[in-house]
Formats: sequence, structure tokens, C-alpha cells
Amino acid sequence: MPLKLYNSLTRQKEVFEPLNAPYVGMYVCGPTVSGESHLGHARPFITFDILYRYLMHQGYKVRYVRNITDAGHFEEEGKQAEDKIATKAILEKLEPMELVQKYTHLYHWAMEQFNNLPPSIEPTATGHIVEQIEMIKKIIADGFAYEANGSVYFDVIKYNDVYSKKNQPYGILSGRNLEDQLDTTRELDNQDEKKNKVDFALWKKAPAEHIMRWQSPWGEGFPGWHIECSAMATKYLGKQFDIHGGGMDLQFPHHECEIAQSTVCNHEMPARYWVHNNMITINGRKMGKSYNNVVKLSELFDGSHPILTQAYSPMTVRFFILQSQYRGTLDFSNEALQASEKALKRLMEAYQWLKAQSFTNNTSASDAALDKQLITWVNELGEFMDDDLNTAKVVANLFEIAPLINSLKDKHIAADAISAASWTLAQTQLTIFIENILGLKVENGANQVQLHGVIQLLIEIRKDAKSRKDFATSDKIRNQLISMGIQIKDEKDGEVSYSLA
RNA sequence: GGUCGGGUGGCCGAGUGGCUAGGCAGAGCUCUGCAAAAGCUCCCACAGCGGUUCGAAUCCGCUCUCGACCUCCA
Repeated sequence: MPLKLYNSLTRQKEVFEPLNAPYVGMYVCGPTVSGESHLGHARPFITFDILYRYLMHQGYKVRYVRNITDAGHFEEEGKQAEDKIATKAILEKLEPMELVQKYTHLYHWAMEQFNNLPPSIEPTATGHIVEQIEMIKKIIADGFAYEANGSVYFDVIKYNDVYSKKNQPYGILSGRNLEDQLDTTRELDNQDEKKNKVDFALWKKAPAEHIMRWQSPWGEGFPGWHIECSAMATKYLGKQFDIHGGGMDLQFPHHECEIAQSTVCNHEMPARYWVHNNMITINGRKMGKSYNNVVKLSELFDGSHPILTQAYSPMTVRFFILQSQYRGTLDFSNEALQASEKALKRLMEAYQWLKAQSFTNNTSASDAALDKQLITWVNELGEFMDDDLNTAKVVANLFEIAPLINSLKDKHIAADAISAASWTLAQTQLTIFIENILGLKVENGANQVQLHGVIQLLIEIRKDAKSRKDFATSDKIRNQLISMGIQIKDEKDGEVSYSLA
């Protein structure tokens, strides 16, 4: 059962075939660490975490590269060119790298909360200035870029002329043609420096007030918007690699420009499969900085955002995202998250119970039809993943199975209705799909307050037992707790305290 | 204005022309000392109008409508 992925480049689902099996190279555009991550950011990172996990599940050895953009770009085109990170830093009276450090930590923290596996390599833009400069030099040498007043621009018209003949015109990924863009591109700053307004910057001359700046053959400046991904992807994954991922909003211009730059440098289309996740919306509108409608992850986790009635755990958010297919928009609301929270709880409780069982006895199923149905549901999990990572359908099947598990637990179906072999299959497969592939984990629901209450209750029961000289019970409580790392201490004054390991 | 993608039951969301995903909410029942949890049952939707077809949520046309990208954006 081969994995099929929707390739934005060809606009169709294609069977995934790596260039050099069993190795797979995957590049995903990471965050700009100039601010706190919001829910919209969570979607690509969870989506590609699922893809990463699933590829590994299929036996591939994946190198997953996800960058960190720590060299700011332009705050706003049309205004004076400014480094976004430097601008914010001045406002917050921080050094740029101090800001980068702060938000990088927050980002890593959030990724961990979501149970996203760390990428194989997480390169930073500032750590690869040299590679970016080298790449720009190459593009100039090949005649597809030109210097103007200390900045370097990519010659889009020339690229399009040359590569249209090789069936790779500028706009191939996003389905645009250059003529339209020449008409519609807005007036931008420094137009006079460019040969054409569709040209994009590879290197920008740094104005005096610009904090982040590097030496280059063209003077002091900083890299353009798109070159970092091309440089780092080439360095770690080679001239051509398997998968390039990111949000749909990066398709144009970011990925389009990457294709142009990398193709000139490496003479190959950089990635074979371009995978784009759709946006998370709120009231039908894309969640994004420009719309001023973002819900930060920290606000989600502590419930502090005004539209939320409560806090939602990272696993609830992850599950919420997995309940839809990644290529569709996903509308966010408090109500939708509440639904996810309840659903996830029910699913995980059933799953945990199943996991703890050992099935040995019944070798044959007394309800053959039900037995067969269970096996079908289990086997479909992989088929659904293969179909462009349809996690929505995977989850739906898990909810077909959950009532069956609960029915066994509550003895609503006969213990031997389903064979031990089938239950065991379900056990192992659910573990693989729920934990390894979907990356859902059991969250420690008990907070410290609740835990304290529980322990106090046990202490009371033990006191009662002791007063009745029911030492078997009192010892049981004490011994069981200590095996969990909770030590009960009988103080001399008759009080009881406890400590956690 | 240009280029694309949508409109599915109260809400979120899958859907390969025929066999009416799933979750949450709501109603009823079973279980329970009462709850909770769990199970069972019900709630048969596909923007509108035409067309193709034996048969359309799914294909075609038109209309209405929402959104994305074209500018940093996941």
C-alpha cells in the first residue's frame, strides 16, 4: 500500500517514491522567531510531524530539516527597509539575538508540548550567511542576478525566458504567469534599483540604523527573503531532495522564489514533492498577524484568550488539528475545541484500557461478523494514512473501534465475541497509530492541587483503617503509594505528611 | 482587478456517481442506591437554479456567497 501525497507542483495526488530509498530528505519552512507562536503555526508543524512519523513508520530513514529564521526580513515593503527583528528589538529594548533566543525557546517549548519530534537538523539563517552569499555569487555568475547600489536582485524576466523553454517558467508552482504579475504587482520600494518590478532581492544593502548586518562582496547588508531556505536545503539535503513542505501562504512568493534560485544554482528543481497545508481560520478568516486575530499557543494552553472559556491542553489542540485533513481549512472556535477535548478523552480512555489487557484465551470469535469488522477497521487505518495523510478518517475509524472496546470492558458484548488474535492485533495497531503515528500521548490530567486532594483522601482512609486496626488496608495504601514514589510519613505529633519522589 | 479554492445537518469536519464517515451538542433507553462513565437508539444534511445520468453531495452550466494568494505571514 503505497503512500500518496498531493503534490502542489502537479496539482494531483502522486505515489511517493523517494530519490534514494530508503533515505528521504524533507525540508519544512520553520518559524520566524520574532514573536510568539500562535495556533496557525501549529498546523504545519503538526502536519509535517505526522508525515515525518509516518515515513519512518514505513521504514524510511528520514532527514527532516526545519529552519529557524532568526535574521529578520522586511517589516513592511513600501516603507523603509527595516529588519523586522531589529525593529521589534528596539521597541522592546532588547538585543536582536536576545529576542531570537527568547522566542526560539518558546517555540521549542511549544513543539515539545505538542509532542512533535525534533527535526534531524534545525539550521538558523544567521548561521548560514556564508552559504547564502556563496549561492548569490553563483547566481550572479550565471547571469541571473545583478547588483544595484549595494543590493542584489534576481532577474525574474530572464529566468522566465530561459526556463520557460525547459518547461519550468517562473510561477510553475503557484500557477501564475508572469504577464499577469507584471500588471498586478504593487509599487514597491527601491523600484528604480530593479530592472523589473517582479525581481526579488537576494541581498539587501543595510541602512545605517539596521542592526543585523553582515559583510558581503556587495558591502554591508543582510540576506533577502527567500535565499536562506534555498541555501540550507541545498547544504543539508542536496541539490534535489524529496519533500518540501510549508503553509499554503508560502507557495507564492516564497517557494516560487526558492525554485528559481535553486534551479539556477543547482540546475535542478529543488524538491520533487511540494506539500502545503491549508490555513486555520477563525470565523472563516485566516488566522494571521495581519488580521489581528491570532490566538497564541500560550493563551490556548492557559485559557487566557477572551474567546476561550477554558484552557486546552496541547494534546487537545493536536487532536483538533488531526480531526481534519491537512489540505482543507480548519475553522477554530471554543466550541470546536471543547468537542475535541471530550472526544480525545473518550478515545484515550478506551485505548488505555485496551492496552492494559492481555488476550490469551479465546482462539476463535463467537461473533465472526464483529470480529471481521474490527479487523477491517484496523486495517483501514493504514489505507487512510496512505491516502494523502487522511487523519480525519483515521480518527473516525478509531471511534468505530472505541465503543467496541468499551463494550468488551462493560461486558456488553461477550468476552469471546472477538478472538484473542484480533484483539491483540487491535492492541498493537492502535498503539502504532495513536502513539507513534498520530503522536497522541496520555496527558497527566492530575494537577498538583488534585493530586494533593487525592493523597489527603487516601491518608484519611488509612487513618480510619488504622483506628479499626485494619492494618492490611493501611499497609496496602502505604505500600502502594510508596511504589509510586509517594512516601507517607507518620509524624511524632500524630499528624501525617507525605513527600513526592 | 488578476489567479485559485470553498459553500455538507445546531457546531467542527470526512466523503472515490449508487451502499446515507466520525466527533461534539440535543432526545430517549439500558446500567447505576443516586450520579458520573459506558453502551444502544434517534436526530437521514449536502448554497440556489438548470442540465447530463436508470441514479449526483459527488460531473457540466449559470447565479448567489465566503475565503486565500497577488505584500511579511504557517
